[in-house]
Amino acid sequence: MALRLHNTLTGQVEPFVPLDPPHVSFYACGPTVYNYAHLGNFRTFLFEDLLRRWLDASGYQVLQIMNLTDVDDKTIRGAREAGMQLRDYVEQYIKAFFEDRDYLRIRPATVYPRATEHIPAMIALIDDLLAKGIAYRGEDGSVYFAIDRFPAYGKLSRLDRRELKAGASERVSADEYAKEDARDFVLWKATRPEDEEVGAVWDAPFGRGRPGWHIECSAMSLEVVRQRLGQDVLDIHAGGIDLVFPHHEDEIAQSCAYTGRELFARYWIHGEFLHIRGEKMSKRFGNITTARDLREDGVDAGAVRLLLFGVHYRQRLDLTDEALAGAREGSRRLGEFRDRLVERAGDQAGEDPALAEAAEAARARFAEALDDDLNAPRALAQLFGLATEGNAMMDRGARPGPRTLAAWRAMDGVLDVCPPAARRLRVDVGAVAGEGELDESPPEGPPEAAEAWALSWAARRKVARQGRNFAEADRIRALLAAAGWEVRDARDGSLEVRRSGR
RNA sequence: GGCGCCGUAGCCAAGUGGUAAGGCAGAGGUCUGCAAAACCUCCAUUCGGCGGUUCGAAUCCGCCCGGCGCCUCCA
Repeated sequence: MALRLHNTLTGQVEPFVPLDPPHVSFYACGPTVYNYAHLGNFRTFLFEDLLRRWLDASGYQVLQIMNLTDVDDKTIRGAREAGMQLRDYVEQYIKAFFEDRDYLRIRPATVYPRATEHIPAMIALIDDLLAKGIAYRGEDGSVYFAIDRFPAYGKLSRLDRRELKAGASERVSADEYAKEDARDFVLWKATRPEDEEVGAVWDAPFGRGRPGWHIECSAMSLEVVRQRLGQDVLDIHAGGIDLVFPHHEDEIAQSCAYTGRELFARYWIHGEFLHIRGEKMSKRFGNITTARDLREDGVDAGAVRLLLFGVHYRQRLDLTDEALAGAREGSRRLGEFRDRLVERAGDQAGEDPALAEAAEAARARFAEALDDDLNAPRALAQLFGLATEGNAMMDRGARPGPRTLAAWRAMDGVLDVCPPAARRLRVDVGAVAGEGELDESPPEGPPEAAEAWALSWAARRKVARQGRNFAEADRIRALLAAAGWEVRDARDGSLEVRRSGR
């Protein structure tokens, strides 16, 4: 059993073998911090999180690099419009990105290099390409990469020649008069007044300017893997499917021309897009949902993860309210099962062997699914399968123990699709309600006060039920529900109030 | 104009030659004062349509219909 991944470079699912096990270098194209990232962006970051967690779980030592594009056309335009310096402008979105990442429980990358902090590496790379004659200075003072001096160009995207859309060709050639060939791409952009305005300028031997987008990733990734692993080839390079061309194609051209290696990254992994109601989610279409939108709607990240992992990463996913509602319910059920396992778990001696075996069997199938090109939907089915099976066993009195819990955690530790544990309070069979006045709405202040309040009402409800005063019992259940506490009567006469963690 | 992807139950979705995983919703049942939670049972003889290849196809081939993406910034 070993990990197999789909490699865009070969178009095939192939065994994953890192260059220098157990080390794995894993570069993921990060956000351009000119705005809040939307759920489509996060679909990619979540699939990368899955890959990262599964590599970790498989015993690899992962150096995960995620860059922050903090200088490019969009960030400069945004800063200008906001009347801010580039540095200050991007800072707010970097902060927001990390908040969203934490909300979605995306494991932090090892390093987050910022483009503006690696300008010298970019300059050195461009200098080298100029010296090799692969790059040239255009009439406008910018530096371009000459595609026809790099024969392997187009290998990743399998575009032998770019067929320009009829009608678009005129515009393109008019815009790009400075280049020798319309397909050449920019490495270094000569300074314009608006760049000076926001502080997006650097001096280089080949002129004052700023880096092109593609060079940023090449320079940063190479610099980090060199420093940390002493290598100049990446094991994995991941990103959204849209980056295959031209971004990744251009990265390969620059990097390989620079290092002299045949490969820049050995495995290119690309995630499909998120659509919303049938269309691609894009800021341009105005149909975006951000992570913070969901958070404000009270959607737990577990449900979001469940929703996104319910579709294979190389398959398009259409987001609908109905799909989200389904994911929330599924996440709740898994969380319920997880809570039940944890609460009932005893020691090794008391553990039901059949339950433990079921859990371990599920875990084995889970691993098989993820090893098969990260088939998360199939992996997810194991969680649900175990929930059904395990609940049935526990209904019959089986007790979980360390083996069951370990298997469960191994699975949910990778997918992380459950809501947080519910806060639950138990009112025992013998408990008697306190007398006196009790407000019908929960008290302000510390959680302990709210809990004491809920417990008091729960105790009164218990007394009411024992006295077969069901109208009163139902009234109390309703007022607890209004305050976010759910009442559950157990068979033994005890009762439980729980505050949903969702 | 060129390249490519997808179409599986009400909804989401796995499955790429051996006879349809899983989830959500729904129906019935067990439990409950009633609920909730949980469990049990049911819920696609069929995989957009039509042909073809094959002992056998959701899976391969052809045509058609429908949806979407890329070729320009894009996760």
